[in-house]
Amino acid sequence: MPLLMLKDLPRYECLLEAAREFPALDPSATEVFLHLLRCGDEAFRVVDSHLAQHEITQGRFGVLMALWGNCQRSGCQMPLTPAELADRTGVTRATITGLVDTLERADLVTRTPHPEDRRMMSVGLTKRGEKLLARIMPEHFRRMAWLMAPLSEHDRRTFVRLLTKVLARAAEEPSPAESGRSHESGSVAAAH
Amino acid sequence: MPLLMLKDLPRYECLLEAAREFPALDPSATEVFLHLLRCGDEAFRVVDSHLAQHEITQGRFGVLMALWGNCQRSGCQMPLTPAELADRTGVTRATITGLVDTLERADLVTRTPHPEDRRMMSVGLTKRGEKLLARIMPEHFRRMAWLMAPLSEHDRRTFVRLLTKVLARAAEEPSPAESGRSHESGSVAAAH
DNA sequence: TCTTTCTCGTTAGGCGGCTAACTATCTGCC
DNA sequence: GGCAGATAGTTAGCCGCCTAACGAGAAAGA
Repeated sequence: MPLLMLKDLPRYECLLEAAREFPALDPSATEVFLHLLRCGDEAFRVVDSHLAQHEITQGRFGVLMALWGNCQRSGCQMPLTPAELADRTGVTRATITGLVDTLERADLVTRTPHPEDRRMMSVGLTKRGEKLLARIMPEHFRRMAWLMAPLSEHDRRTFVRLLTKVLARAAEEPSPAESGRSHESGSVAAAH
Repeated sequence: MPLLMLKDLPRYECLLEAAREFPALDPSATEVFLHLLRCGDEAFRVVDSHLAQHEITQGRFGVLMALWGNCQRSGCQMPLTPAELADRTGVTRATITGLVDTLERADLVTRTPHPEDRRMMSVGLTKRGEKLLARIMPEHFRRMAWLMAPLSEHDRRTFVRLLTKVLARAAEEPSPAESGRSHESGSVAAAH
């Protein structure tokens, strides 16, 4: 999931210099932003490289985890519909169709018609899917723990607090900073 | 760039409970990890939704920024080769080919043969590309500043320090936690 | 009852990332 | 000089994600 953000994070002096040209540039905010995106990307890579060893992508893993999490809660196998999976994993229903196709082909999930509503399908973990998850998860968690090992418990609480602040801000407005927007147009498409 | 990480971050009690079943699960580490990925994703979305208004993707923006950054430093138009662009933006050369194709079609960059080495190409910003960047960047920076506004300067320094710690850890090993890995196999492909 | 409207899952098509393989060119060694 | 190997950019093909549109089925209002 390469982000294509500037690979080498710019030094703070460069930001200060650029801020002279662009008054809108807040150096410390930009610095946090770039570090955040880059760090998220690296963290992703750490677990994704492991999942890839099992030929599992992030999308497939999300579906398996959603089914497993659901199974755990209710204590028994409780299948989900594709729409529920889409809701829990945060991708579109169209994407779920593709993911479930792949997982079904690999015999990790089953797709059966829903007994009550003939529009719906019912997606459930197979034994094979459960066993794969059980094999993946210990190392999966181990990698998260390994990555965060340099942080003390106090660091972690602070970190979560800061991340939560930013998350709340991001959720604050559907599209932030409508304020002062006066220039649209000028797009790729505009160059006939 | 939806990550397909569990959309609703699990509550801490759930992590504690899951930790009983999986000894490898470090609750506070997992909590930080999930918040980090989710927050990076949201931050990405905040700026990406703006770039999309100009029909610019993250990939295209990275290429434009790399060319602009290079131009700024040397004070004049200094084109780059696709390989240099790939290096600076962190995607493969193959991807650069596609991105430059699109940008060239939109008259935002030019692609000319390199004068010295006939294997190489020379990619430079057009006037139109420069103008588009000049139009995008103020709002781009404004969004970063807006997102980070809830954080004090002290918060920001702490935030960058924590992110840097994790970044350093991620860079520490090409593939972390080789320790205790004994189970490969068991993959999608294995289910013929 | 029957029509409208909504929801479900799927399909089609696009895009941007990847790897692997290819052609063209340059470089270094005999 | 001439050939082996490295390097540059492109191509082909895969995959996961998206949006838009569709047909089947359910739900609600006349």
